[in-house]
Amino acid sequence: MSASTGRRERLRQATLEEIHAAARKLLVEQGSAAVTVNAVARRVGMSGPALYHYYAGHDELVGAVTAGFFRELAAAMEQARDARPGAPTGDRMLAACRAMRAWATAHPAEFGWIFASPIAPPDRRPDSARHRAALRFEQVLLDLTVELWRTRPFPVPDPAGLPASLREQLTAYSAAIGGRLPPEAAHVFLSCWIRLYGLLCMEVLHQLDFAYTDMEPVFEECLRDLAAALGLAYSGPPDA
Amino acid sequence: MSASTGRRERLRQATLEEIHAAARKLLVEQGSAAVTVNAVARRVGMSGPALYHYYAGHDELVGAVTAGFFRELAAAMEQARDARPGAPTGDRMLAACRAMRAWATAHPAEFGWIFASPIAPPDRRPDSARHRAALRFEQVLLDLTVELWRTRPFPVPDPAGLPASLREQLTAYSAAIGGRLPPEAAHVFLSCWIRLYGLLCMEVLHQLDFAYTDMEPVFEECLRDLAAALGLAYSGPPDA
DNA sequence: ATGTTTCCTTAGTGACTCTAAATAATCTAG
DNA sequence: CTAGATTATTTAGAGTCACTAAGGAAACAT
Repeated sequence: MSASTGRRERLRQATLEEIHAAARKLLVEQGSAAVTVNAVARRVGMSGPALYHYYAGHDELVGAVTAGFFRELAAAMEQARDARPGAPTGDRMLAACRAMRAWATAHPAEFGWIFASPIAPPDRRPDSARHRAALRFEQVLLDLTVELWRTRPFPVPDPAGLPASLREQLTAYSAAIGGRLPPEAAHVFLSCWIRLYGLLCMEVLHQLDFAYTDMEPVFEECLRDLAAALGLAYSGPPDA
Repeated sequence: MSASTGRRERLRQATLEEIHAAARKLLVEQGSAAVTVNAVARRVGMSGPALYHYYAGHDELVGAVTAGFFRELAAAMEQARDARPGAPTGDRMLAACRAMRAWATAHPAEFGWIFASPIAPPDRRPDSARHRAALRFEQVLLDLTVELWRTRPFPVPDPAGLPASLREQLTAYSAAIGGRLPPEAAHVFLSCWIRLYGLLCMEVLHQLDFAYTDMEPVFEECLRDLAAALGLAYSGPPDA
C-alpha cells in the first residue's frame, strides 16, 4: 500500500476539495436546495454517480461540507482569540464573539446551512467529522471562559437558588468538560452561549427582520450584557 | 356565483383541511422530507396532480401548513393569556410564554418546521397567509407588553446610552407598531423576545443537547430573568 | 507483462415536481 | 329538464433527483 502522500491519494484529496468548493458555490449562489449530488458532480466535470466514489451519498456529502464550515468558523474565532496573546482574556473573548458574527454575516448561506441543515439530525452521530468540527467550534468560547474563570473568576449564582434538576444537569455537564468549570460557572457559560448563539441563529434565519434591518448594534448590545454578566470590561467594536 | 357557504365551497374547505391534516401527519410521523405533494395526495386518497387544484405547488402547500401551525401556536398563547382575565399582566405574560414552550415541546416537529422550513425564505412575501399568521403570533406578546407598559411601566434604558443606529431602528419599529411602545420600551420588548425565541429555537433545533437533556428548568430560569427585566414578580410554573 | 485497484461512464429504477390533456362529476341557465 | 359551463380528478409524460449496477479505462504493484 502506498504512503499517505502517494500520487493517487493527492489527486483524491484535490478532487475532494474541488467537490467541496463546488458544493459551497452551489449553496451560496443558488441556495441549499441546489446542492444535489448531480449538480455538484456536474460542476466538477464528472457525471453523476462518479461522486459516489468520494461520498457514500447525499447526506455524507452534506455532512462533509458542514464540517468544513464549522472548521472555518472555528478557525476564524481561534485566530481572533490568538491575535493579541497578551491582551486580557475578556478582550480576547469579545474578539472571538465578534469573529463569530463576522464570519456569520460574511457567509450567511454557510452559517444558515450549519443550523437549518436541509437534513437536520442525521449526521449527528458522535463520531462524524461534522460532530468533531462542531465540538472544536464550541470549544473556543469554552476555553476562553475557563481561562477567564481561572484568572479572573466571574460572579456566579448561588447553587442553592437553582432548581434541583438544573443543578443535576449542570453537574453532569461540568463533569463532561472535565471539571474545568464548576456547575455554577458552567451555568453562566451556558447562559451566555445560549444568548449569543440564539441571537445569531435568529439573525441568520431572518426571524428579526420585522424589527431590525441592521443587527450589528443589537449584537453589540448583547455583547455588552454578556460582558457585564462575566464581570469584564466592555470595549467597543475595534473599528468604531 | 355562489355564496361563500355554497356546497362546493364547503366541500373544497373540507378537502383543504384534509390535505392539511395529511401533511401534518406525514411531517410528524416521517419528518419534513416526507411531506411531498405525491405523498400528501396519496394520503387523502387522490392521486398526484389532483392536489394542484388546491395548491399551486409544493411551496404553497408548505406555506399553508406553516401558516396553520402559526395560527395554532398563536391560539394556544392567546388562550393562556386570556385564561384568567383579572390576573396581573405579568402573570398572564408568563402564562403566554409557557404556553409557547408547551406548544413547542408538545409539537416539536411542527415548531421545528416553522423555523427550519424545508424551503426557508420563499414564502416570506409580506402578503402570504404564512406572514399574516406569523404576525398574529408575534402580536400576542407584544400586546401583553403594551398592556404592561401602560399599566405598570417597566424600567427602560436611557436612550442616550444606546448607539445611534440602534436608536433609529427602534424609532422606526416603534412607529411600525403604531407608537404603542416608545423606542426604549420597544428595545426592552425586543430583547426579551429575542431571548425567549432564541432559546426555544435552539431547544427545538437540538443545539443544546450537548449540555442539557431537560430544558424546562433552563426555560424557567430564562423566564425569571425576563420577569426581572420587566420588573414583574416571577411566579413559578403553575404545577410545580 | 499481468493482475489489481481506482476512477469514471452509461444505463436503469423508483421517486419527486409539475404540465397537459382527457374524462367524470357538478352546478347554472334557459 | 336539458345543454353548456365550471370544477374535480384522472392518466401520461417530461424533467430531475438519489442511488445501484455493470463495464471500460487508466494507473498502480509485482
